[in-house]
Amino acid sequence: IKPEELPRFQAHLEEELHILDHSDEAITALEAEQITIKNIASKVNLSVSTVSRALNDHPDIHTKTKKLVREAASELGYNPNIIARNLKSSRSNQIGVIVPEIRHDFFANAISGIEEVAYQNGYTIIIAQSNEQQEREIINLDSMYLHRVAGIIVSISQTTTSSNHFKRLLDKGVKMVFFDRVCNDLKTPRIHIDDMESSYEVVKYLLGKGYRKVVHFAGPQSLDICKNRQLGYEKALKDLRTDYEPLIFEGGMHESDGYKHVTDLINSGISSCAIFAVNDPVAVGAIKRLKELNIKVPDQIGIVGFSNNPITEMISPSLTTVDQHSFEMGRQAAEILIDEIEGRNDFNSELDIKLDTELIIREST
Amino acid sequence: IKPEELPRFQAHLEEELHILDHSDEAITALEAEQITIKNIASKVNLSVSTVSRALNDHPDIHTKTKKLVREAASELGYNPNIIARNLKSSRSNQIGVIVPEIRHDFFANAISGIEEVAYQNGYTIIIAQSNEQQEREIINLDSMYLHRVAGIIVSISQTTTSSNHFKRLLDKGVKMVFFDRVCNDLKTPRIHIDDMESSYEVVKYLLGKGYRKVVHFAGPQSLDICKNRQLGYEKALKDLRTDYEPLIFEGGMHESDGYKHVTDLINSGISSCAIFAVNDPVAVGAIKRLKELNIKVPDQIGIVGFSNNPITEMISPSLTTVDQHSFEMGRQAAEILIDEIEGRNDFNSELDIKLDTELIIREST
DNA sequence: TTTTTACCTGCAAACGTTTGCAGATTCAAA
DNA sequence: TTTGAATCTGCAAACGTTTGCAGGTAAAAA
Repeated sequence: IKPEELPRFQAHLEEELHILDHSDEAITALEAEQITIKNIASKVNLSVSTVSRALNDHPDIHTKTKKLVREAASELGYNPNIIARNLKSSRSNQIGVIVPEIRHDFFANAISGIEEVAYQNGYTIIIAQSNEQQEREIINLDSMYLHRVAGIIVSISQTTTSSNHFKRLLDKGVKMVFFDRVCNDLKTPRIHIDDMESSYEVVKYLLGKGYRKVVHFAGPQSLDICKNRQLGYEKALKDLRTDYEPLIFEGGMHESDGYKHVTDLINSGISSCAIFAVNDPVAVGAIKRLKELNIKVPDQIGIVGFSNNPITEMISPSLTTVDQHSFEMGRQAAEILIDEIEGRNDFNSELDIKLDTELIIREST
Repeated sequence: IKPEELPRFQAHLEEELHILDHSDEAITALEAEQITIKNIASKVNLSVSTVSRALNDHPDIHTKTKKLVREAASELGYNPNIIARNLKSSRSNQIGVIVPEIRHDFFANAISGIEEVAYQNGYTIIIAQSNEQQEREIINLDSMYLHRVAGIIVSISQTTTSSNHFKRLLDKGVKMVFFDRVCNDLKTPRIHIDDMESSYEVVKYLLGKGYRKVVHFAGPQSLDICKNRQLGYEKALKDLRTDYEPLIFEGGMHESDGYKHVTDLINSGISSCAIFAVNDPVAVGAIKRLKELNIKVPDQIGIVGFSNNPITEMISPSLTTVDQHSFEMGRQAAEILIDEIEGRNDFNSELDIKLDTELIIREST
């Protein structure tokens, strides 16, 4: 049905539903009570076990029998009780996902990728957010364990200082994969970008572009990704430009931080340089302040962000940034986990995938 | 967390998490094999049922016995098998959420709100996206039904033309709440904004601001929200400005649509007006094109978006838009559903909540 | 003819809980 | 002493599946 046909369709919808109402009536009564394999068995005069095997396509069952059973099942409107099945097989087809905040564009995209792969493989995802708090991360983690998820994909919170809660579950045999914000002291597969390498490239690009001074707006050093971005920045400067000391403004990861850093930067007397911000919001905040101060971007001061948020190509000037392939990262994390769950091929818990990043050059440099 | 506010299940969870907390290493070896209530029973020389009741705080059990059992449980590192519990009680504590796309800022925020409330009430959310396809929506819906979720929160896809799949589950007694993109022909609680009223206000504001002509960049009419925004636009013009015919450009909901519409608009000879776009991306696309054409915003042409995406306050000129309180909408949807699930107070399936919107005035008008 | 093979089916025991029912104990009141 | 209530505990049956085992048939091989 095409969208333009919709109004007509909706006009008659009520009628249709009424008709359906009637035809459903007989079944509805039955379906109020859960239809089980037992009902099918008695309907076709077979034992429960035969019906179960027929439905599960067991080789021992005659094709004709299978067909008979399946027809009866669909006639009765049978739905297998997944909970019962899971209880019996003591495993579920749910994958737990724990992220700091769903609403971050990066995580929303990663989740999207995870869901995609999970869906294709017959898994369902259950999601929780830590809101950047270790305590909540622990509770979510344990709750997922209690729900007997098949595996867990996690990106750790900013305030997480210990890995005991992960270790505890790993010891119990829970499959786990980390992405983006990984946990280094655990033997478990991880997928992330090479932050150091990426920011090295950024600085290299900026120097190549002709900026003589490059300053860094860093994030909280408690986060590995921030620390590594800073290290990459420092290494690049050391390698490529020995005559300049690194200049670092450390702060949070929000717009307001970038805004504030620019004020400090200008007050310190620097009026021409390139800024490498730890992430996009910080860069956007910086641009805002630069505009207010009537400083020309990219001529006077160039700026680079990190993450390739949708904002970056919509602001003016559009922002040079680093794409992290968030969707793809989610996809691969899910694939790795599912491989692990299903004990597939050459799975290896030491797996440490570094996804390539992509420098996206726009107007701000 | 205040355990006393939580339903019974959550209370269990807390307890068991506590157990998890202080009992790791000694138990690890044992826990490779699942520890059951049976193990506890034999350890303390009580029957399985007594142990179960003790753990569930049944009034028939002596306080001393309870204490004994709990200590044994924690010593053994017992975790209740939620799957078994769910099978027995034939209900789960999972809430299903189906949205068109997780990565849309609006949905990501709404999900965040849902998760918040779910978490506080001891529920877990499981998420699926329809990718705007009815077929996938149906599959997800059925899958959630099979997983025996306690209830489902859904925002329907753009291509959904029938409501049979929802009706089918409702008839089976599945609790359901719609948000934002609701389904009108079903008797089920819904929460959304009053699109008509909101766009009426937008147009009224634009006329009051002095714009003599207001054009509308409309979305696909198959979506109620788009249709209603258009209706509000038309009604406002009719009520407030009889001398002008409405001028509508119909298209999709992406940046490219706004971009294209502006080209058409200018080609049609109009050089001064206000644009009311069906959503923010369309408005952003429009601004982009207007900038290219060197048309001054807001002096020559004013523009208003819809949704208050984060982009809107970061672009330049920042965009006047309508905030939909997405997080709050998610919160309330979850609250309604949980009320329904737990058969609380004055729940009413005819519930139709219209959340207030907020016109956020920025530089573009 | 007997044996082997392939194919087909059912019984009943799990999986880890919860819970109705009944039996047992204690203590106070009659 | 008996009665009744209050308190405590266990048996066993669910919940809806899956699956090892044993037993059955028919056709093919010996």
